[in-house]
Amino acid sequence: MTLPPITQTFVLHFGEMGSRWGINRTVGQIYALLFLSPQPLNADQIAESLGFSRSNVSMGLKELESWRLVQLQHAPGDRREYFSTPDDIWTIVRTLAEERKRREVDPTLTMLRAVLMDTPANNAERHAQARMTEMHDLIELLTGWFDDVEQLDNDALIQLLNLGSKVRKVLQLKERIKVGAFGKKKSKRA
Amino acid sequence: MTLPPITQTFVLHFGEMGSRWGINRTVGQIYALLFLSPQPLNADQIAESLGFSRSNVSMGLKELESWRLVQLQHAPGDRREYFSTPDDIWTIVRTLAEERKRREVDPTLTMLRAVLMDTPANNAERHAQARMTEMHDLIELLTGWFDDVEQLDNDALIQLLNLGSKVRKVLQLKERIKVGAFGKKKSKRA
DNA sequence: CGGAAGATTCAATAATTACTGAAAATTGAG
DNA sequence: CTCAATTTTCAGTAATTATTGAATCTTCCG
Repeated sequence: MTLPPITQTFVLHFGEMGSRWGINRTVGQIYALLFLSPQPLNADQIAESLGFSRSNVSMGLKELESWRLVQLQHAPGDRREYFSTPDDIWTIVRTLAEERKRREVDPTLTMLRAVLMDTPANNAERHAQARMTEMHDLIELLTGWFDDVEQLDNDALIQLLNLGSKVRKVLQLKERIKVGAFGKKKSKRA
Repeated sequence: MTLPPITQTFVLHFGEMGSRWGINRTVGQIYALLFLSPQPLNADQIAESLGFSRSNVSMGLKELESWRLVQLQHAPGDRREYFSTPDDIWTIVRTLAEERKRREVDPTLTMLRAVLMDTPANNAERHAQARMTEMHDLIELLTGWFDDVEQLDNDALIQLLNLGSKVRKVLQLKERIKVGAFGKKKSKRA
């Protein structure tokens, strides 16, 4: 593993982080390496750089493909497959969020809906269902928000995020607008 | 494990989900059980309900305490410790988000900042650092937004999330305000 | 205090997950 | 079509992580 120390630190960090998620160390390191690489890499280069077996890299790449997190390219006159990450980092974040939603949130919503169909047999079940309803509604609210925000293009999204602390003001403003009466002209930089 | 079927489905689901995160099955199941329970439970009750050993439950509860996700109570005249989850589900979500930030995001930011201090030795390192800067800035933007939104009380937060699809409109509005000139009265329900 | 109820720790082991090398499958150039 | 380059699969093994029961520690009642 003869990576520049900077790269190595980053790669090892994401290996560790990977373990904390469901994603394993190998996959984390491969993605970190691809993320930093100036050009696409083939499986042998990855195996060589990270000191993993060729087959391990193959499986890791397969996993990353199932997450839609890598792009596949071919160099002319070279049969090997070259992998890279999207240039636009926001694309990565969006894909990650979409996939996690699909894999974790959607099944949970399905389970909750199914279980909420049952008629409760006693007070304990009634309480359990009430709790699950709270969770269901919360998840729907969050994913609804996510689906909407997901539609924004990068610039609008960044603008929205930068709004941050000013959100309260905007909300108050929205209230005022709903009521249909604008306050004074003094907008205090919204 | 003689739980009502509804509860059992829910508990098993969160056991599975737990495994997909770093959190293990036991911890997921314990939390799911506590979340649904109408009253606080002690370690023996949990062990009995889920069919885990007493010591496993003890470790699971310790883990949950380290995440600040459980509340500890005592029943009068009973030396045993009783555990429950917050009544307000938003408290749970907030705590979860705070802890994940503390455990995953903050160390990543620290790593990135450290590595970005180094002077790049060549073009590959320069490129790697540029990539890391992008990541750093993105994380800062997201966590900054989070820290701000975190300040809102539940009602304001829910209001904000419900805004969802209307966010674009609010942004346009903000633009108009910044410019300092309101358009026509026609507000189209913001 | 003494001791029993309760909680925690920890070394042993069970279960799961990661990783590998060899073999098989696929691909594409000639 | 053939064959060599490349990728994938998979059964075996290594490594990690989860779980347990026994031992230890803590608490507090009498």
